[in-house]
Amino acid sequence: MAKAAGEALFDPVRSDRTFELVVQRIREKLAAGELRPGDKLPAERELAKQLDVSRNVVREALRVLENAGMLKTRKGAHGGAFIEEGSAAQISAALNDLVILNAVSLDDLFEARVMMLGMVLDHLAKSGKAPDLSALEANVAATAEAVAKGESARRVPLARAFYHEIAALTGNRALEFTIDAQTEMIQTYLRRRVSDMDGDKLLHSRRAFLSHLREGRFEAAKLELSEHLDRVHRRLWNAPPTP
Amino acid sequence: MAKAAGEALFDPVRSDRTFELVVQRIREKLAAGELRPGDKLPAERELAKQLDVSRNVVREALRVLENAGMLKTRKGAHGGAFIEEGSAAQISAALNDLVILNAVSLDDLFEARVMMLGMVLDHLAKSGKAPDLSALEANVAATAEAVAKGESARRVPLARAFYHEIAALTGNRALEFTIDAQTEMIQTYLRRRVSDMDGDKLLHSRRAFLSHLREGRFEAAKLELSEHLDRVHRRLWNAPPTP
DNA sequence: ACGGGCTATTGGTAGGTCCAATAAAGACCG
DNA sequence: CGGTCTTTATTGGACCTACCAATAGCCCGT
Repeated sequence: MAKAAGEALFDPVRSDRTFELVVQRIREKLAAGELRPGDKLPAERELAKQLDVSRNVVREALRVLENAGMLKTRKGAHGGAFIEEGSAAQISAALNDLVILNAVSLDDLFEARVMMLGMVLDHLAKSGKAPDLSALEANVAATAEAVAKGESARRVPLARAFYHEIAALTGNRALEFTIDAQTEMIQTYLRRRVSDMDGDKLLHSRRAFLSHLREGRFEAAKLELSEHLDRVHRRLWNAPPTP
Repeated sequence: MAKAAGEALFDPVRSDRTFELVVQRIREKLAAGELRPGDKLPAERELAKQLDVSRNVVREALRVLENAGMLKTRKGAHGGAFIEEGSAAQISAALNDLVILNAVSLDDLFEARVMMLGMVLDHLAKSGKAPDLSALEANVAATAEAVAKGESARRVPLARAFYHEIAALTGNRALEFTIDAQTEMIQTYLRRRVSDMDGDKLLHSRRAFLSHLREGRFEAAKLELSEHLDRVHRRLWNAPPTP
């Protein structure tokens, strides 16, 4: 079949830059399962020799993959480039850049997150099955302990985990990662303020939410959650972002 | 206040690698609005001189920013590194990597997208306002034309735009970008098959969806959309991914 | 007025040097 | 024998110089 109008008849002989070809090669190995998380890539010098490119090219390729969260490098003997597991950090970094470029506002991000968490609850309501709340229960218990002991620093990761566990109730990893990314992103802008919040008020909200879930009152849970997040949102408004 | 137990008393004097410091500097300029989309960074050699680092370090920093979608570089005279606008490409690349790393499945991604599109319609229903459907109308009209003329290649970007416009109905850019990313991601795996689909069946679904929206039947629209996507999903199943 | 080649600028690649970190092996001492 | 210190090989990080390749704009000749 002939090419559609507007498309070039000839593709460039060499469009990609060398380091992009190297990135592609390594991505292929990953996609094919030849490289698995934890594995170590050959040393930079060795890789350069094998691929017959300069070490510089290899380094730029590794930098790209590292930035994409697929690698981490360690210096020293027995150091090297090691394959990482996937994490939400990649998406949250992308979201962060969109905020930096003024392509999306923090308000939109916040609203989107509330909507998606509500969506998770709707999904649970529709599925009919009683969700496994043990992880959330444990999280709230740990939060209660942190509040009681005044360990405000511990509350930040616990808050992140709380929303993570809500997303995890769907069993959909794509949603997990997306919501995690939003949470991570917003927490970086709230950082210190999270732990400033009144611990008792927080716990009250968490427990009300949980009891709604236990009893299958998904709409009430949704309302409790969105009201809590609204309160947090107002705190964000008072504190201009500090990236 | 004293540091919590387990935290180091002194931070390392220099923890970050040089190119990361350069990345940080440029990000700061972007966040501060000193660099705006379309602007050109100094030449690599010049930037290296100003920052007092080697050109190599500058290149690695530019590579990271380029990979994050914030820059594009052009060769030749009056070439250089130019600030880009934000796009969903950054998020879809992250999603793609998560699929490559087997952290999320295509099925999950597909389901998440259906859920989010449904969420958009729920949101519209709740808002009470009649959405502006002109963009969607135009899109379906263009699709009809492409189908009539047999220009199957044109249908792929039109399909992407269709879902984009649905997301845009919320006016929430974070949702737009997230849903765009999912669409882009899934289209890369479906690529050729999209245009194989029966054009008349596609148009019928699109028009039914639109008429539901026009009349405010959001639940019916949601059902029509999810059924259409289910059909597409089944096509995906028959075609193993080719990344 | 127009087409074609020249040239300065700029990114891309190469391949070398040196430095810093680090884990493992070996030397040393109690 | 056991623990500690030192050495050493390996590896990533930074730097440098040189050269190649693309390209926009200028200049020249027709």
